[in-house]
Amino acid sequence: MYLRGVMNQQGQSGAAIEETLRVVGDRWSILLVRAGLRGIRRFDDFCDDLGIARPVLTERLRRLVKFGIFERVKYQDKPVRYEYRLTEAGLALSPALVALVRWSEEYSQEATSETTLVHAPCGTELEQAFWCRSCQTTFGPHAVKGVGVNGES
Amino acid sequence: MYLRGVMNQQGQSGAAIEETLRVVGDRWSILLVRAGLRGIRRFDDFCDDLGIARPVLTERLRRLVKFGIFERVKYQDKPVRYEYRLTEAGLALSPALVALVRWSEEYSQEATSETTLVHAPCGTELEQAFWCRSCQTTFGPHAVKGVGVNGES
DNA sequence: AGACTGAGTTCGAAATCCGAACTCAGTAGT
DNA sequence: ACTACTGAGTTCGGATTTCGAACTCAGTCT
Repeated sequence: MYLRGVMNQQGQSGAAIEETLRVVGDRWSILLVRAGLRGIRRFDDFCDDLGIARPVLTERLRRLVKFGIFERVKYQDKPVRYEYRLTEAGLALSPALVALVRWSEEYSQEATSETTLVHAPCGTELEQAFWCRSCQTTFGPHAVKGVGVNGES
Repeated sequence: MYLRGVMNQQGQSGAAIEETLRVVGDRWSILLVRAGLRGIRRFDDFCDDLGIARPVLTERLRRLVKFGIFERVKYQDKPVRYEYRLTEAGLALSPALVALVRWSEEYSQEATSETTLVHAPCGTELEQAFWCRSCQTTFGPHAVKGVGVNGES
């Protein structure tokens, strides 16, 4: 039992994550963030890269802009053109993205992927951990096993 | 530039995460995992807790079972009844879930949530970090800023 | 003039989502 | 024996989303 939390629904912290999932909880949003991290910024490039339908991309980007994950920036005047850049908040989604990539690598049925995430300075595969700054310790995801907030075995 | 990775599309690691998002990338799946972590196991309880429509819940659980995130376990014979339990793989999604909760707490517009995630032994708010086992160091999400795999500023 | 670029919009068909009501096996109460 | 209840679904029709393909519109290039 290492974690206390991931609280219950109504009112508590549930509200926040539910709203969040209403924003990024679809097949494309996270992928758009990933594309953003890879440097993609233009409408057509998102389109080609992800194979997302144009009307859907339009709607999705609008929503992500509205929620402060991307920003729409004019990058040219003559024919007015806009591109989409990740904001601070958007970049801050990367831990979630990384967690998902890691999970995919480990548990996803298909696609034996080479190691894609490493600690650049030394080249070793990175791990994700929880960190307690007062104890100065890390504790792995596996310790999460016992979660179960409300009196649960 | 701390991360090398989150590779590009087709073929590489992209395939895996795309498949993953096709499974858990919807408004409900992550919420179902969260409910699972909180100890919820029965159909009706998922239903009440999340307010998800029954037919959707049926379909979603079936899919999550198919992809090894939940397992369907008979817990009673007389009237045959099944419940849904998180598998190892399902539990392994918690880092992603935690990352999303953290993000919600920090960036989501609504709901000022109290601290919900703490390191149980000491009670301090936990942080999520990347960990390099050979360097024996943690490096924060913020360092991820520089990602951008393919020649990007 | 004609072709091209980039960021969208418009279209109708197909797939998903929803809530409310129903099913079906067995149990509990009177 | 009749009724009510439980739990895990299924069935229904209507509303919302998604899709690909084709179109728009401003400006540029040749």
